Amino acid sequence: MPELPEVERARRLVADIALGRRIVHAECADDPLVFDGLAPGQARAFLKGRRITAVRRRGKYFWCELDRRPWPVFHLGMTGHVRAPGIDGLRLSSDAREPDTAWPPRYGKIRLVLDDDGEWAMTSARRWARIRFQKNPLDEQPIAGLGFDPLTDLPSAGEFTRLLLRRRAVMKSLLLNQHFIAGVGNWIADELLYQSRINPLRRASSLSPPEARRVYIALRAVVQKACAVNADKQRFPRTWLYHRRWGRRADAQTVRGEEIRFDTIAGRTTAWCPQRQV
DNA sequence: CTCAGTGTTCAGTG
DNA sequence: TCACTGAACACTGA
Repeated sequence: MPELPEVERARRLVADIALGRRIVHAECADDPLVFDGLAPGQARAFLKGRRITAVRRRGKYFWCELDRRPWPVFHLGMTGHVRAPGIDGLRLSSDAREPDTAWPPRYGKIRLVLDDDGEWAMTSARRWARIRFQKNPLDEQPIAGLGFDPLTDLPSAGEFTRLLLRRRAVMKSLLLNQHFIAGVGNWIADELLYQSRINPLRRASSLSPPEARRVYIALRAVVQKACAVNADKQRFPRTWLYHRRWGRRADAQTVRGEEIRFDTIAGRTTAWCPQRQV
C-alpha cells in the first residue's frame, strides 16, 4: 500500500481508531526481521497500558506517540497494510485480488486493542515491513535522515529548483531517493515525470529552471490530490498515468493515445511516454 | 516453474 | 567523504 498518500491514509485510520485511547492488549508476532530483532514480549511490554497521544508521519514512516517512551515507528515495506475490522487495506490497481476483510488479518505482525474495544492491525506478507521502538523518532535514523515531506514540509519553488539542479543523478533515481524527497515511490515518480514531461533518464543538473519548476508543480499537485482523496485510486484524475501503468502491457496507452513504454531505470520498472517526455 | 514487485540497505565505484 | 548505482533481501500471486 505504501507511498506517501497510502501511508498518510494509514496514519489517519490509526488516529481515528486509537488517538487518546489506552492500549489494553498488544499482540506482536515473533518475527525478528519485522521487529528489528526485538522479541514479542519486549514489544508488548512497551505498548500494553500506554495511552496514544498522537499519530504522526514523515515520508513513508508513521509512528505513535505514547505517554511513555519509547514509541513504535512503522514502515509498511512493499506490501504492508494497516487494517481495522471490516476495513480492507487499500490495494494498488495492479492488484486484482478480492477485498480481504478477514479478522484478524492474514500476515498480521501487530494488533492493538484499545480501551473502547477499537482495534487495528498491521500486516506484512513479504516481511519487508519494519516496526521499531525509538525514544525520539524525529532525531533518530532513519527518519532523521529523510528529505523534506512534500505534504507537510514543501519548500518554495525556488528552493526546490536550487536543490534539484545541484544533483547529478538521473531524475527517476533522484525522485526515489528518500534523502532528497521523503515519501515519493515508484508510481509517484513516474507520475511526476509524466505530468512534467521530463524524460526519466535526464540528469537532474541538466534541467532548466522552468523544467525544474514543472516537476515541483507536479509534485505538489499529485501529492495533494492523492491525499485529498485519501489515496483512493478510483478518485485519482482520469488523466493520470497511474491508471494505465500496471501490467507492463505492450499496447498500453495514455489517455491521450500516446504509447507507454516500460524500462528498468534505477532498478525499478519505469512507465513513461517517449512522445511526451524529452 | 518462472518472474515481477507500492521499498530500503549496503557494498562497490568514480 | 560524498554522490550515485545496482544487487540483495523475503515472499506471494499471477
